Amino acid sequence: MAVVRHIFVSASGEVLPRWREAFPKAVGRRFGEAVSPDSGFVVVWWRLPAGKGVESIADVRTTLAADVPIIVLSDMPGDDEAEACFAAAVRGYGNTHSVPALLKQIADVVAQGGLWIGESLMQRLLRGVAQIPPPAPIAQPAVWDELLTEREREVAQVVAAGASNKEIARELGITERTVKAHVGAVLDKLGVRDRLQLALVVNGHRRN
Amino acid sequence: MAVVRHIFVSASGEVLPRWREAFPKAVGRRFGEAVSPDSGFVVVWWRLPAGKGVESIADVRTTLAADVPIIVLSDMPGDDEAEACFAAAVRGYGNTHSVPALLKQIADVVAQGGLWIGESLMQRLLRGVAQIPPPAPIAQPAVWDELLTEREREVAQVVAAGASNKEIARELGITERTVKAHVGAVLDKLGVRDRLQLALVVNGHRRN
DNA sequence: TTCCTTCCTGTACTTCGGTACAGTAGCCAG
DNA sequence: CTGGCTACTGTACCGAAGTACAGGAAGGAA
Repeated sequence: MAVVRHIFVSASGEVLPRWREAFPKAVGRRFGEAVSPDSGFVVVWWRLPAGKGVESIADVRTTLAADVPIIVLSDMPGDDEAEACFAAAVRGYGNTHSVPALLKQIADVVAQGGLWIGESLMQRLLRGVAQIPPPAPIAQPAVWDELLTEREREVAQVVAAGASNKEIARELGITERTVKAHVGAVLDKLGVRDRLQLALVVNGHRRN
Repeated sequence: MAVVRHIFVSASGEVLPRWREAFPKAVGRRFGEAVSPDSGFVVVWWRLPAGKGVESIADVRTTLAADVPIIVLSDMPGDDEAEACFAAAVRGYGNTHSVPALLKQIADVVAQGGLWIGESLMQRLLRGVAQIPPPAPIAQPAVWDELLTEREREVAQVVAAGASNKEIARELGITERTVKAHVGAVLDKLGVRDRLQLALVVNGHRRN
């Protein structure tokens, strides 16, 4: 696999800590700044603020060589927006605050010619109508499991089985406060917003 | 990256030389033979003869764990067929006689959660040209939906996919208040206490 | 016509979940 | 020894979820 260079384009031009963690040599650019890579295989990451349209992505698409993939990181992911991004020849669409391991995964998939697209959007495209809500983030077992500490994993699994914080506390012999701390850490690490989506991630990849 | 096991399913059960070259330890299976993997992360490759439908893929999909991706290799690739495959939750679609390097690439992308989908099909989907019927049901027939009205069923499914009340309201074009009403009715009828447990029931992780 | 079911909606309230501020303590690597 | 990580915990707050009171409208069966 050739070395891949990562360019993060955003309003501020900064490289968020998570992005930097995933790609230590990532470069930041502001909207409007030249993004043309001078050499090597490049992946352009486009940060999309909430509520912003995707017209600018289509614009920058025309300024880049066809072999430079664009991955959009959205502050507020949604299927409508994702669909518009893919229509603008984007190769991947994710959450601005995704964990570094997931960012790397997305980059790897896209660098190899694959698409990173939420299941719900795929279903929606196949049906031609919007029937399914915003996607639960896709995380493979090898990822979500490995991202967590033993305790966090334990809590995640009990959550995914349907337990409330109070029930988890009782079951694990800790306070509800600690449960919340672990749940919060798990949500953060996996880049999901609430326990329901956490359960989707955990249960989607477990044998029964 | 964890070790990935490759199972090639075809009429003859053989592993073609190119497949063997890409994945030396690949295993062959005949259609109808048990494909259930006993351990490890598995990718199922399904050889699709020319002219054959994809019904069998949807069938085998229901027998496999959700985390076992299916990649279809077609003797005569085409967008119509590809689309039907993706509607059956296939993760990758390629040519039976692809070169080993490409096979490895596809496997890598899919194993990491990406999609391997042709550019022309993607564009076609985005243009809404698709004419095929809704995807084959993946979830097994459930008891829960028989207890609900059509609208309640719809809301339940959207909840089970991870949506918040606000998102559901937007999606279905009703108020959040109405969403709550339906969710409440669904919880009552199914005898579950909250949306998380509802999701477990709807998604098949718990009987009801 | 009446009754029932379904869908839609408002007001009001409580509880739970999630987040942000903070802390202690133990363990381990540098 | 220091710093980082993990597990545990408190206080405080806000928003989402869930529940209970209520209502109206439409459609269909008796």
